[in-house]
This record gives sequence, structure tokens and C-alpha cells, in this order.
Amino acid sequence: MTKQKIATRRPLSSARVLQAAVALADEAGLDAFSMRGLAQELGVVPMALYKHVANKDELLDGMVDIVFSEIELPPGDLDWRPAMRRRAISTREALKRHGWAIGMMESRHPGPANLRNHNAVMGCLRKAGFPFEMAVHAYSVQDAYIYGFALQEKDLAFETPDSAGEAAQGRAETIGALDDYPYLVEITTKLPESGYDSAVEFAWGLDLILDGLDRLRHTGAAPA
Amino acid sequence: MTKQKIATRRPLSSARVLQAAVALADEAGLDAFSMRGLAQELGVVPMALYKHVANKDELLDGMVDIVFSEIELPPGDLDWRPAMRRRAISTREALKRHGWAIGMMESRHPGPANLRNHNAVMGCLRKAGFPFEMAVHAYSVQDAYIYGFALQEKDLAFETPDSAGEAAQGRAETIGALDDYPYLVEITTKLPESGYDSAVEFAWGLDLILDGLDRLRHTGAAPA
DNA sequence: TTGACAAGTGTACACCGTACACTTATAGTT
DNA sequence: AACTATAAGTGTACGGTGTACACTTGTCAA
Repeated sequence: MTKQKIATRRPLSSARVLQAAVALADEAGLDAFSMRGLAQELGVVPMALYKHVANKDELLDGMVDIVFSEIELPPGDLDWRPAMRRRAISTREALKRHGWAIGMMESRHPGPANLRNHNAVMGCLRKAGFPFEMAVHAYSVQDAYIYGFALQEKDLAFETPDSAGEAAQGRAETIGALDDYPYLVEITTKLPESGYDSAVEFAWGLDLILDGLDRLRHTGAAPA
Repeated sequence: MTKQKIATRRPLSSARVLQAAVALADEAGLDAFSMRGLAQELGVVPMALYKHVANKDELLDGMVDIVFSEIELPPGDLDWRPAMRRRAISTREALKRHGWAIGMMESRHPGPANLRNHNAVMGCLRKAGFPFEMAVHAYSVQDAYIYGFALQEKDLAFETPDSAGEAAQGRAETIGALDDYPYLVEITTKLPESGYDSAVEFAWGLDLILDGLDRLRHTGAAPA
């Protein structure tokens, strides 16, 4: 009983802090995520965290890199199109698990998993024969779509019926007549009964983009 | 001199507060944007703001709607494709002016300009003959791309040479060898000399997407 | 002139990130 | 086994935040 005294208070470590931080941000959201709250979750006084992470900023850097580490790299044994499809879907799933990370994925000091990911994606395209400029274009459209979709998916929580009602309520308050917005009404009425599934919606747009890239794959030309 | 006493301290109003708030957020960024700072900018004590806005949350709602109000609606006299192109480019420009708004455009209580915008975009597609599900798809891809591109454009500030050097520095610190990331190196070396322009990059991806939509315009089918 | 109501003020509270000095626990050397 | 260097965890304190609440000031109607 010298080595392992008690299980209730095994010592901290930057890895353990990072892991707990991600878990807390997942369930509490980014606004409610604080150093004090994290310390409490770990059964420790706030300042104890600073022995393992420099400050909150660096902690967030590490958290984002954890998210990157959960993203599947484009499989090397696949052709570029299915490889991109796989990694895109994996990215969306990771961002769905960690909604707090969406706005920070590219804005923080890049960690190793970040670099590995970007390098692998760019490498996959280049090895598949994409000329440099075309690979940059391909990367840009894809990631913009992926991050943008994740952002909207997080924000637009109008899939649940209660929040939809609440949203309609809010609209009725701020604006007098919602007859002025017939096409919004159409969405709120038709969308729920259309069996909308955000995963297939994501795949639809993704395939559209990959289609376009396949078509322009070798030509240096612009679309249209 | 009864009506207009002095120009230096004309009375506040929610419009004036909102306008000053947008200006302050534009130049200071969202993190540095505080009620106290805004009050100081208006030459007034912090609590004075609360006579014109309920709280910071509602203030942010109003600020976002101002950004929406700056976005050009799809011109009714154009065909859907150029109309969408115009409104997409206008959206990106507005988000470039107000980078702080990018993550909030769809996450706040929608204001009138928000509703007008969404209604007009959806209406443009429907009037052009897009079946409902297809219009939803078209809307989803476009906005995901627009917001995602704006997000990356804000984050990746690697266009300036100094910050690129700094970023490379940071990479060299956290990771030993950056020879492990040959395709990232290729980007940092080739991209600056390739005359990269974010506006044309945006248009490239946008046209790719509009192309795909035009192709699938009438078929209810999924891409590829 | 007076009285009502809006606009602006001042103080105070709970929360945040974290600097700094302190105490406790652990591990390596004699 | 005793001592000591170093790491791990603590407590207090400071300047920042949003904002509740009671107060004073300004402005117009009667």
C-alpha cells in the first residue's frame, strides 16, 4: 500500500487534466467551462491545475488537439474519393461529439494531431495526382463545408419539436406576422415530416462537392 | 438651445448602443468586447446601457441582426444561380467585416433581418422550381460552405509572412522535425508565391457547388 | 411650479483567470 | 532509516467580468 494509496485521489497529470477538460466541455458547453469548475470536477483546488497546464489558453490548445486526434486520417489504401469521404464523415462526427471545438479547430496553436491530420489530407490529394493549386482548392472547399455544416448542425437545434415551438414563439414575439415569411413556415411544417436526417444531409452535400472535384480533378480550370 | 444642448452627449438609444457595439466588436474582437468597454466608448457609465438593452445576450442578438441586415438579399430579377452567387458573396463580405459574428449567426434568437434573409433565399430557390427537399439541400450546402469558409478565413491568418514564420516557429517548438509534414511544408512554400486570393478561392468553391446544384436541380437524386 | 417618468449613476455581489507565497507529499542519496 | 531536493497541491488576493438594486438627475405635461 505504498505505491497505490487510495484510488480516490490518484495524482493529476496534464493528460488527466486534458481528458477531464474535454469531458467537462462536452457536457457543460464552452461558456460554462471554467478552470474552477474543472478543478472541482477533479476534486482539487483551482490553482492545482496550473502545475500541469500553463494557463487556460494552452489548455484549450491541448483540448482541440485531442479532438483532432479522434479524427480518422484518410486511409492510405483507398482511392482519394472514398478516403476523403471517410475522413470528412469522421471529422463531422468528432465535431458533433465536441461541439465546443468547432470554432477553435483552426484558430489555436496547432498541435501534433492537427499537423498530422492536415498533412495526411493534403498528402492524399497530392499523391492521387491533384496538382498543387487544385489540391489547395479541394482542401479549402471540403473543410469549409465540413466546419460550416458542423457549425449549423450545432446551432440549428430546431430538430426537436419543443425547441421548434419555442423558436416559433420567439419569432412571433419579435415580429408581428409570420405570414411575411411563407418559406420559413414551409420549412417548419414540411421539414419534420420529411424524415430529415443530418447525417444524410451532410453526406449529400459532401458527395456533391466530391463530384465536382472529381470532374475538375485534372483540368486546372475553374468551375462553370 | 433647448432641444439640442450639446453635441458631445446626445442621449443614448438602443440603436446607438447597437451601432457602437458593432463598431467596438469589429475593432476589438469578441473577447475584448465588454459592457464596460462599450459604456466607456459611449462616454457613459456601464449600467446606463441597461436602460436600452436588457442584457449582453440580447445585445449580441441585436448585433447579429445588424450583420444580417448588411447582407444583400438574392436579387429578384436575376435567375437563381447569379442571385445565389450575389447573396453568397455578400454574406462572406459581411462576415469578413464582422468576424466576431461568424459563430453566432445561427445560434442566437433570430431577428427580423435574419428571418427576411432566410425567407428570401429559400423563396428564391423555390420560385426557381427547386422541389422542397432539393431546396433544403441547396440551402444547406451553400450556407455550410459560406460560414465554414468565413470561419477558416478568419482563423487561418497565415497570409501575412510574419505570422507564417511565427506559426512555423510554433510548429518547430511543439514538434521536433517538421520534415514529418512534407505536404504542409509544400503549402507554406508554394502558396505565398502562387498569388493566393481568398476572394477568388471563395468564388471557386462557390461555383463548384452551384455547378453541382444546377446539375441536380430537377432530379430528386443524390449526387454520384 | 409641480409632479411623473425616463435617463443616467454608484455601490455591491458573485464569478472568472491567475500571480505569488505557502504547506505537504514523494523520491533519491547518504 | 534519516535527510533533503523537488514536485504536487493549497490559500489568499487582485483586477477583470455581467448585472441587480437603490439612488440622483434631467425633461416634459399639466
